Amino acid sequence: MSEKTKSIPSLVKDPELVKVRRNQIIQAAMDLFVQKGFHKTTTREIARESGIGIGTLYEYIQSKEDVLYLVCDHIHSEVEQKLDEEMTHGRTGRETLVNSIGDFFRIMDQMQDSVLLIYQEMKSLPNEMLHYVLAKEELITSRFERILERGIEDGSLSLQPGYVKLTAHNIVVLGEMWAFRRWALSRHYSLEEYISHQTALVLHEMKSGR
Amino acid sequence: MSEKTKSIPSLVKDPELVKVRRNQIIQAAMDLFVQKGFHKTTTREIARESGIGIGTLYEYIQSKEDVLYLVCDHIHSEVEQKLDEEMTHGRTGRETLVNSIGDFFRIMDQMQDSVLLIYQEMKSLPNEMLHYVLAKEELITSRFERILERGIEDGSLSLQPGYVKLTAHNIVVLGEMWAFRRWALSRHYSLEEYISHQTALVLHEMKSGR
Amino acid sequence: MSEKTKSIPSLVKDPELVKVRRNQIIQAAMDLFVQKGFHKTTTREIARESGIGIGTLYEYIQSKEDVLYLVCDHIHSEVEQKLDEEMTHGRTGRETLVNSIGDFFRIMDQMQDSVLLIYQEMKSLPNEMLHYVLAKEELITSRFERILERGIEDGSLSLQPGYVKLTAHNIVVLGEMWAFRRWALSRHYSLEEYISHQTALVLHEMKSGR
Amino acid sequence: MSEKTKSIPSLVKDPELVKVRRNQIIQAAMDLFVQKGFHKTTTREIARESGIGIGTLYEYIQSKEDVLYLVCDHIHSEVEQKLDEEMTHGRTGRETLVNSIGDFFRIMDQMQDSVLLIYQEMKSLPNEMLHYVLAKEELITSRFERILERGIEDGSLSLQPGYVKLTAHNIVVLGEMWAFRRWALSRHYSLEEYISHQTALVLHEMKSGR
DNA sequence: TATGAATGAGTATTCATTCAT
DNA sequence: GATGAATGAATACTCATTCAT
Repeated sequence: MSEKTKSIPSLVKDPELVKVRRNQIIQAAMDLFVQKGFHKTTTREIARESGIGIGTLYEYIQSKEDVLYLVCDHIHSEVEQKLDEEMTHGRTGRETLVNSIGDFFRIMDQMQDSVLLIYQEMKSLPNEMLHYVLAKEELITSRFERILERGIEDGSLSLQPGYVKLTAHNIVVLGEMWAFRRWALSRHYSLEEYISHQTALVLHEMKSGR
Repeated sequence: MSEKTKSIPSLVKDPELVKVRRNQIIQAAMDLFVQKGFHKTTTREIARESGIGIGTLYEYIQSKEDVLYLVCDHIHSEVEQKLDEEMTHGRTGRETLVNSIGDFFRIMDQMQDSVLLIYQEMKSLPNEMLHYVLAKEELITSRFERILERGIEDGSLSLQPGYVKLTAHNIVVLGEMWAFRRWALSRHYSLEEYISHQTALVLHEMKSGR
Repeated sequence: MSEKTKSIPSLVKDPELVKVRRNQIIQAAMDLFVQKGFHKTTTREIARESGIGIGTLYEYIQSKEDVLYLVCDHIHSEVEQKLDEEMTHGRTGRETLVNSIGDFFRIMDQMQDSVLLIYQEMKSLPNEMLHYVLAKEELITSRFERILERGIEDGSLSLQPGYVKLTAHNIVVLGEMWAFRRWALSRHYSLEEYISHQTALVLHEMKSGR
Repeated sequence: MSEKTKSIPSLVKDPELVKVRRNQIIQAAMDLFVQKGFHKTTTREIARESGIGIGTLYEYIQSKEDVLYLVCDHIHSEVEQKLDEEMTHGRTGRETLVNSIGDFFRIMDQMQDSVLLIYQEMKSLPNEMLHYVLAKEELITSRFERILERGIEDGSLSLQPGYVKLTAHNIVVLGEMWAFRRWALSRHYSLEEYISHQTALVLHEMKSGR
């Protein structure tokens, strides 16, 4: 499902074991990064929370930034996996879009901490890793582009082709907005209200068939 | 213009001098935070770039977080000041809204570094300071709320009162989006294209009988 | 050939295998110590370069210092072995001395890296091991003592018995000097020039037969 | 007297203070390096023994290698200073040489720990610093070159010009040999015996018509 | 006998903050 | 008010050694 992922070198050779231990590390680090942020989390804390020694931690990564990358990559994979599981197809592109927006927003609601984490800590990644993470972000946007294009093709959505990309970005950002403006929004709107209103907003400009 | 601002204690008593020195500090710190991020900037660097000694720096602040707060507060003030200067009133609420969206988005374009800075470093603020910063953020949103309300009153905008707040947040987030998704958007759209399309998006749902 | 050698305990019982594996270890470690020095070489590197696992390495030694000792001991053995092979006897003690100095200096030339290694890393040996290594160093010196004594006996060299030891040390140090002052000497003198001049120096004070 | 010295950057601006503190550091580090070697000495030990905090230490140096360089440079300066003070001129070049060899060897005797230190730890210096240290070593050798040349000029020493350099190196190495072979030599010879014998050795090959 | 995953004590270095001048 | 030398707690990362398989 994932396009390309930077592989982080490990001193340990058994790939099964690497997968297991790295999952421990990712879970521990994600919790800590959410609570205290990347810079205020120490490698020792990550090790302790992972249930391994600090030396062992460094058998599976090469630097603290590697952990951040692993976490970001995991979050994107989780988003994509959830989208794969839940993204329900409708008969028309328009129906698919409506369903997908709801699905995506609900995922953003579940994963709000992770979304915030990526927004706030991404810039701490070394340049090469940053590119991989941004590429994954764009991958998610492009899912909506494809849905929009399908709707244009089947006539259920009317949108100038030049604005497909922008509309897709709008959908993604409005979804992420629920995560990073929650402090203001959730006082006034429920998730479902939010979804239905924002869906309407997006559809308004694509009135088709009238 | 600013509602409430946490006052940061200074050992220096002369308020004029405090203002002057703190401006030096804010300019230096803003540059550095944009370049390297809050955590990777040292207080020594801030002092040097401010043209004062490290000891002197601590005559005007109490902690490194104070500097971050000062910077965030300054950014919000700058946004507000620019909005005050440029926000052009139209005859109707609708006209005012259209003008304001353009003005705001252009400000976001000029201040993209600052916008990113706030998004990425805000969480490093101590809790109390964070509240002040979020309050200022809401202050900006509420400007759009007021404009929307005026449009509803004068009949130029048709929007359910319950969705004024959400629409105002949408406007602000779509503006900020130009800053933090610039890596993807500016490859495909010019600022003015972006403004006109997003303005249309927002207006679509508020079609009034004119 | 060697007088006394500290035996390093091994968990592996088969003495043939111990000899084989330790040779692998010595060759790898010698290369690494020459390149990077004892302290900057890791046991993992030694194992990798030896073609064995890190666990296996510790079946054949007990500590990193053991490896250093093994290397130092090997170097001395190599010097002695080469001396045995090449040290050509002349008819008189004097002739033997001249031949031997040339042989020894040529060996020092071949083994300059090893000579430097011993000079620079010897002090990292635990006390007991250091004594063994110094004893081996003295063993080499004593070869020249014996030659000198033979020369005195047969009348071909005139030297006060009390200064035999000092002269032998002089010969050895002048040989080693070619290795550790090479950065300065080789710019001005060839090996053979060096040998003939230093031989002359040593012989001058032992003009015999008058 | 000293030719060129690499200047090590310091965060502290007052040059008098830098000199004072660095002397504390050099004395402490020299003791520790002699006792335990460079690699087994920690920066914290250097700080403690210098009577300053670890943070303060790093106000005066940039890395542990800087301390090693400072120490090596200090040792060479001390050698040169002592030579300046004690090197007694005779009426002829030959007399000056005899005096100088004695002076130099006595200095080597006093400074044996330092001499060993340089021989054993020099290779831990970063490349650029190593060059400076080797240049200083050569500076000492060149003192003897100059004396030898004077003796040749005034006819008190007979030596082919091409071998001046080698003879100078011989003198220096025979002096240093008293330091690094002390374990073997001092059991059999007193310092003054050593001096007079080695002086004789050197002079033998330069018998002039008187 | 061979292996390599696990370990944690140990290391150089940084940096926010203080305080005497 | 201004300065910058002094400080030490904190941190990322290393590496010799062990031990279960």
